[in-house]
Amino acid sequence: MPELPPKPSLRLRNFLPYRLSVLSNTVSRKIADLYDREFGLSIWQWRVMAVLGENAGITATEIGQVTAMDKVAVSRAVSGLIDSGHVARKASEEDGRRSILSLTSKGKGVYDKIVPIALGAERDLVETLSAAEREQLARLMEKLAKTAAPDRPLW
Amino acid sequence: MPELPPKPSLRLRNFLPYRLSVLSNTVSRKIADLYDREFGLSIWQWRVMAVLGENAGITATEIGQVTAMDKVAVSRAVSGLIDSGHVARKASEEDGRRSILSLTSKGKGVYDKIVPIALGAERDLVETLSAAEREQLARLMEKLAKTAAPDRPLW
DNA sequence: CTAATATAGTTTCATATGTAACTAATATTG
DNA sequence: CAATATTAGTTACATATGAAACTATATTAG
Repeated sequence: MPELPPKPSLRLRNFLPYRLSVLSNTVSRKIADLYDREFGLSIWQWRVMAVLGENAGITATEIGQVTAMDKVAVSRAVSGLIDSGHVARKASEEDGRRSILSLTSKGKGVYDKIVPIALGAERDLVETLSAAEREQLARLMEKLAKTAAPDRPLW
Repeated sequence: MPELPPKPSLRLRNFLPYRLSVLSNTVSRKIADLYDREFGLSIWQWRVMAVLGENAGITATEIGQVTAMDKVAVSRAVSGLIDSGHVARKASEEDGRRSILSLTSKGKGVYDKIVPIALGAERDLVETLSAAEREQLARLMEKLAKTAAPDRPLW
């Protein structure tokens, strides 16, 4: 007796976009709490600082490209960071529209404290994965990223 | 000459929480556009419908448990779905606080149309992965989920 | 050189979201 | 059974976010 073709079913818990979203939100929430509790920084502010910590003297637009944030989000994060004294802005000599951004010494201090914390949180998250599994995970996410955004690279 | 211990560095593009977040947002955005464009549904509304499509006569609280949504999000999604005629609500006999929710025939019609679209979008996303890679991905995400939320299961 | 166009970044406005407070019903305790 | 505590769900408020409009500067075209 031939089997009927199974009716296409969608079990949310097996649906990759759903699982990605829930997992990502859970992880992000935890990390955001960490940044916020310890240093009063939002995720967006932290992303900006992370980029400035490695590339001093960059502009807001460049930060947006590296962090996958749109210009409004960058603008808001930067203005908050300037208010809180973590970031300094100076006008560009060549182009009056741009601002050159960098960490203040307070910002550098926070950056140096937060990096190990962030890396520690990441380590906690992947600690049950072997080295091979971590590479595999990176490879698979890379493939998904290419498929999801074929034109521009996600990171 | 012994090497110095490398200064702990955080390259955003290699930082798992960041990559998860960007990938998930990219995927979610695409799918949300799909639901919205075709049927005027938000992601949250779609999640509620997806659950009701498989479990008729469930309550809002139960929906929240299955969809990883908090009760406010469920309440808002449901009220929108009732306004748009996709979902019906009737009072519970045993417990006056609860409502029993189910898809209307309009809701079922949309559900039947959207399921293949959603599954198609998922297929497009994973089409470059082999069957083994898909299983591996599920396994790795499972592990991450367990680590990120040891107490309550994410899905 | 002037007019039109494009770019960097900010501000505005409308909507989404999260937290806490609230309402109504049920369950528990003394 | 009265008083208290819990639970289901909604509402209100404050904040976050995204899209579009806006400002100021720079670039390009005629």
